[in-house]
Amino acid sequence: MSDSEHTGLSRRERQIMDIIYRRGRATVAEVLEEMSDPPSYSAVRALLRILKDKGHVLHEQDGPRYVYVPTVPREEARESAMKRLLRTYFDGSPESAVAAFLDMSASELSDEELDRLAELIEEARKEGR
Amino acid sequence: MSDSEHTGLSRRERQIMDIIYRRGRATVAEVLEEMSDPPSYSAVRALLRILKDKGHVLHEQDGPRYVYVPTVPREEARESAMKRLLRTYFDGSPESAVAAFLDMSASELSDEELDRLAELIEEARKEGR
DNA sequence: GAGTATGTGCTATATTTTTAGCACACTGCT
DNA sequence: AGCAGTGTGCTAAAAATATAGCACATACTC
Repeated sequence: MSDSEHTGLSRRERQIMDIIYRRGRATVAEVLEEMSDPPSYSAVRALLRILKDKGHVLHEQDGPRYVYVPTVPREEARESAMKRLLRTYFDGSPESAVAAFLDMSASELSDEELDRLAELIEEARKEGR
Repeated sequence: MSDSEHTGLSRRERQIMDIIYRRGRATVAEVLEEMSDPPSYSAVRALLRILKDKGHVLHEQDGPRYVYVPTVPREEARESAMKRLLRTYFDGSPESAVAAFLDMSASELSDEELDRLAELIEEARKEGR
């Protein structure tokens, strides 16, 4: 299951993978920079090596340094995360999830965004039959 | 930050908290039951004791046994999880998140559900001004 | 071209996590 | 009353995680 790829990660590994997914790609220094609870440079490097060994990231050479990139594409990882969220907190109901996101961020959404979302709902309606 | 309450958990601790949040509350046996990768009964008990010590759960007495309940209410934990998802995979954009959920589950949504969601969008629109 | 800065590879060690197992308590039977 | 079943508390040990440090390479600067 692709879930085990998530639950199989240790605390630090997870923290680092999150940073890499947030940024898309990252160097050791960048990862370190984004950690609120930073260990040593060495420690981060070691973790990244482990993540590489486990197959979660690979690194590309960028001049003198490595840039780490996830092996599982962002979209795919995101979908797993969405499903996990759905299962854990929304009893598997996508409607509830959408409602909660709308509710949480109603005030931040512009009219244009709301228009686009309404449009998506219309499309879903057509698709559904 | 309440985030550290999540990232601070070890692999097993996280796994168990997820189960508890999914079910709302759980006994040792129930937790064990839902683990795909189950350790011994003792191990689960030990983990639950640690989670109690750390303040993530508390237990109520149900006849002869304990029922573990999260100290942070489901809704609150859920909101943290939503924010984390937003930051990690949607660049903080709620619109993208809603769109992704709609897209992922368009075919599962009934007309009634779509109606309700459309309604929510209308409400957000009013609230926004 | 010597010195500083920034990389990597690797190894050893501390710390945390994860696990199992024993001792004891309480229930429900027969 | 004795026994099986199902709990808990606690402790000790194994396994995995997290961290630091050294040795060496490469770029950059003066």
